[in-house]
Amino acid sequence: MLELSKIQRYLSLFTNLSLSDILHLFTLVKERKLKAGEIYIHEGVVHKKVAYIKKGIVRGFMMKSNGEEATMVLRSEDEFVASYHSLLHKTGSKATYHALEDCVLLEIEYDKLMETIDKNPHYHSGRKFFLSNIAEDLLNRLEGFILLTPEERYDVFLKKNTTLAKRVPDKYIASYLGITPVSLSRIRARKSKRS
Amino acid sequence: MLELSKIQRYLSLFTNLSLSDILHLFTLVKERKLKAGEIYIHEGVVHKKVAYIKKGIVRGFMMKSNGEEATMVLRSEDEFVASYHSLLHKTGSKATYHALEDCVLLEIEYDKLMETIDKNPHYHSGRKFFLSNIAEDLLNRLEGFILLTPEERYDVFLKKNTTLAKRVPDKYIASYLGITPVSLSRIRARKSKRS
DNA sequence: AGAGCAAATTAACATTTGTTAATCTTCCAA
DNA sequence: TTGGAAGATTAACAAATGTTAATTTGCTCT
Repeated sequence: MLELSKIQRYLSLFTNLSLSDILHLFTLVKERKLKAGEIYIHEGVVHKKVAYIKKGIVRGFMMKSNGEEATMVLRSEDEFVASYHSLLHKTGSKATYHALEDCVLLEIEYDKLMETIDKNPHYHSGRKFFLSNIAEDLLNRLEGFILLTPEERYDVFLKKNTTLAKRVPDKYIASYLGITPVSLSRIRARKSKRS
Repeated sequence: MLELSKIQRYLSLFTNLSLSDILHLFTLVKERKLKAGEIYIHEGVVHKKVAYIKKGIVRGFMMKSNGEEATMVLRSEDEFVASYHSLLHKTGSKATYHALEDCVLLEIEYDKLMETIDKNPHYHSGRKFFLSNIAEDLLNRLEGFILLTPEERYDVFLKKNTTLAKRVPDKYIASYLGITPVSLSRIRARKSKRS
């Protein structure tokens, strides 16, 4: 029922996991399906789970003071989603996460996962896995804002997310890049005029 | 010689540390002094250490494609500094860290610290401390870029860093906020005209 | 096929930012 | 005390962004 192939690729990052180790982890995992548009994590709710995306796209967004949405997170197949706020300061999520397409997720309780990791030396190297992943993602994003122009940020996004770019509405990509949909449209116009 | 007061406040975050636990950690710590302007971490170097700032200001910056510097990190008294890149992907630091003022740091090898934590159950709750701190900082910064205008970002910076703002040259603050020094100067002019 | 809706593009204008360069401050050192 | 140098401000112009609104495109659902 669960496909091991791609997930095992991730688990291999935990180095030296035996098949029984992996299977034990799987007993903690629950599958969850979302319909397109359905909300996955509500704002304000503490959601201490990590989910592997088997299928679909999940988007996390926050509210700006002017009432507009700002896309915080975009995740798709074979990536992990989690509420950054819940995992870090254990407060309610400041963002709302919802499915942009029909989704199939494999969820695991973060605390249970950490307990399991602590008990089994084989897992130890994977302890920092999720936190590191989050921090790396955030660092890359931040570097983009400090080092690059909006247009360059868009270029980088396209290169890193060829698939996503075609499946996610531009308006979401715009706020992910920190600009308005109108501005993104003009950037695209400029780029196509140049080529 | 080492002042325990402020540092203990941090260590208390590791919950339930006995004095002997704390003292053991202190045997791993080495003091390091930097003169104003001196480079602390060179670009490209793997620097897997965490430093507590007893005195002074440390600034981390990266190079933009146009050759200009972009301030990545600003840290001062009673905060921790570390090379984000070194700690996360164990590659050389993409940033250069240098002292903006004469500094006194308390350094500890990150790997040794983690070993110690692993061996002693008392420390376990502090295992995520640094990674969480880094991730939280990055998350806050990123939210600023996605949710706020440059001017709002400056306001937030002033409120959170009253001391730093007076000690750090504006040009460094500007690039920390993702704008040019000229633009920051105009923002300040607008603000004072309004009040 | 066609109506209807959301998304994307385009237009027009105000605002802001970037860029370059000149001017003014400040502060340290000779 | 007085240069000198670095930082900050101001000016002037080009370019990009935000904002609002109209138009067009594309897609879904009946």
